This record gives sequence, structure tokens and C-alpha cells, in this order.
Amino acid sequence: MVAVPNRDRQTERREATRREILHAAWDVAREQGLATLTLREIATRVGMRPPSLYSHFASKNAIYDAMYGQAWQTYLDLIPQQRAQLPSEPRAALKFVARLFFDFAAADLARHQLMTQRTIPGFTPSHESYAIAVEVLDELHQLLDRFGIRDPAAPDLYTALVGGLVDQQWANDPGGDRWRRLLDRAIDMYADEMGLPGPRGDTP
Amino acid sequence: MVAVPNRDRQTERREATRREILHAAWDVAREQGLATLTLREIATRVGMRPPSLYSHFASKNAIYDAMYGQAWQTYLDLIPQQRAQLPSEPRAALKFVARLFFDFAAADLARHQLMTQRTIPGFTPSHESYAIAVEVLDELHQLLDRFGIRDPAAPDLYTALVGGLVDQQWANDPGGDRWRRLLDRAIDMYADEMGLPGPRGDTP
DNA sequence: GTCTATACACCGATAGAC
DNA sequence: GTCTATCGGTGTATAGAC
Repeated sequence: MVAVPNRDRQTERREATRREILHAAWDVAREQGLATLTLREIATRVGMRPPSLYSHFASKNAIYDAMYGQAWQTYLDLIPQQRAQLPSEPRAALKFVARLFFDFAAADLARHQLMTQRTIPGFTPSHESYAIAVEVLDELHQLLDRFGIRDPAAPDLYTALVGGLVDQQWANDPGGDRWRRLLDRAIDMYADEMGLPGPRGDTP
Repeated sequence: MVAVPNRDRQTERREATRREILHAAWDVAREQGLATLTLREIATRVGMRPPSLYSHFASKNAIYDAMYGQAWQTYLDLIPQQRAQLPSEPRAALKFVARLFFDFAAADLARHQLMTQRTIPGFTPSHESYAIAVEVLDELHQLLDRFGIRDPAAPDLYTALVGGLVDQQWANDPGGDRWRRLLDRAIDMYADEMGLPGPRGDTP
């Protein structure tokens, strides 16, 4: 019986090629900007001709969509290890989580734009990919809930605050830390608003 | 002596054409997305052939740059009339100013992206255009100073907070008001952090 | 200042051979 | 699954006539 192992090996090979293509796509997006991404350039980097990409992705937007899902999945995968390191003190925990997201978003402009902005005209994530982003948001809701923050406005205000710091960092001081330095202060301000107990102060 | 009047009429005509081109460019950007802007489409709308645009703008980026400057200038022009309507109570004043910026930014995605995000790979505003944005920021600094808010972090935290609400609004509820409704609450939170006196509460 | 003509490169996508 | 060939179109930008 070799049918099953063969099929497995083939699907694995297929997924490896998909990953390779996406990896090249990320390289291009980082180097030349998300909006300048082209099938030609991706194909060149993986040693293919452009039409061959259509054996793995139905369209250019399908590549964007896979990248979108991959980006949110990468962040989602950080959460278990984040949970293991989470400080018990609520404010310290919120700061830890905020810093994790900030650094993730500040590390890669193309990724950040794809995840949270409408940079690519006409691109909308598929339900499948969007569901991963929703999972991440769900984790945030649970975290806030665990700390007794049940204000209905709390998650939206949190995402606006942390996302706003990231966006300002990218727009006005890329590569620097002018807004990153305000992160702990911003979280303390937020924690005060939400009635979270505990002392103010920067993380060590 | 007709030399001077003629020259004036000619430069006026020239500027009118420039305005017409930019107006068409804004239409295209709004309808099809900022990144999809093409000289072809702009030219068609003003009834020209694409190469004719080069009599008025040195390049496509020069058009982006003029749009950038125009957008910030439009906002700057709102400030005198905003100042006339400014509530005397500090918190109400901050809310009023924040709402003005929010609504301006939420009214036009392409404009917002050009003003505050790095949507167009390779585009950087000229010093002249950027100076207008700096003028707007200067007005914010003066406003905060007038209310006794002299914390060095105050302006950066303010732009992150208000900008963050705008970005979330565009990313997750375009055309809605899910984050707009949090504006007064966010400003109260900010005012508390900055030690601004006065009562909390939504604007009427 | 606007036009035609054109350069020169690029794009996403499809058809069909192998 | 990858290729070649090709479609029909896009793009910015320049030269030179009028």
C-alpha cells in the first residue's frame, strides 16, 4: 500500500511550494512595498515562470489573502507562549501584551499594512483568513475579561490606542521608538479609565 | 501697458488648469483607491492626453505631492473658523477639535491615507508640502499649551489616540460610527491623564 | 500648451504543449 | 505542474510637430 503515503508526500510537497511562494512574496513586499508586489517578481525569486504560480494560487488577490491569513496566524501562534510569560499583575500583563503586539506590528510595515490597513485597492480578506484575525481579537476580549474589564467599549478603545501608537510610529518615526516609549504610559492611562487596580509605572 | 495684466491672466489660467487636474486626481483616488491612480485616467477626466499633464506636473509623484499639500492646506484652512467656534471649557474644546479632525479624516479614505499613511511606495512629501502638515501640528501644540497641557508626551499621545480611532474606524467599520462614538470618552481619558480640570461627559 | 507618435517596460491572466 | 507563447491591456515618460 503506497497510495496513501504517496498522496501525503505529494500534498506535503505541494504545501511546501506554496510556502516557498509566499515566502518570496513577503520578501518582495518588504523590499519594494506591499502595493508594488507583482507575480513576475515572485516567480523570478522562486525560479518559476509567472504563469506557473497559477497552479498554486488562483489569482494575485489569492496570494494577498494567503499572506493576510499567514500574518494573523503567525501572531496567533505567539499567544500560547505569551500566556506562559504573562505577568500576574494586571497592568504589567496589559503592558506586556501591548508591547508584544506593538513590536510585531513595528517589525514589518508591509505585514502591518496588510493586516490592519486598506492599502491594496480591491483586496478584502476571505472569510477563512478573516476568521484568524477574529480569533486574535477574541483572545484580547478574554484577556480583558479575565482582568475584570467588562466595559463594552474596552476592546475597541484598546485596539484604537495600541494601533494608533503603531501607526504614528510608522508614519512619523519609522525604525525609531518615539511612540513605543509612550506605550506603558498609554496603558496606564487606559487602565485608569477602566478602573483597573494596581500601581502605575513602566515595565522594568 | 498690458504686459503685467496678461502675465497675471496667464498664470491664473495655469493655476486653474492645475487645480482642475488635481480635482480629477482626487476623484480617481476616491473612486478607485489611492494606489491605483494613473495619469491616463486623470488625463481622460480633464479631457487631455496623458503627456499633456507633464506641462503642469513634472511627474506622477509631483501630483501626489500637490495632493498631499492640498489636503493638509484644506485642513489648515478650517482652523480659523474652528477657533471661532471653540468652546471655552477645555475638555469641550479638546473634544470639539478631535471631532473636527476625526470627521475630516473619516470623510475620505484616499485623502486620509495620503496624509497619514505610507500607502504609496516611494512617495515622500516635499519639504514645502510637509511644512503645511507641520503647521497643523503646531496649532495642536499651541492649543494644548493654552490649556496648560505642557507634558512633553502630550502631543504625541494625542495624535496616536485620535489617529488610532480614525484608523480603526476605516479598517473595521468604514462608513459607520463604532469608533467615532468613543471619541468623547477617549478625550476624557486623555484629559484625566493630562490633569486637565473640568467635568467629564459627552458633548451635546 | 497641447497634440501625435512612440518608446520601453510592465501587468495579470489564459491556452495549450509537454 | 511547469513550460512557452501570447493576449490585451497597463504604466510613466520623452521627442517633436503644431
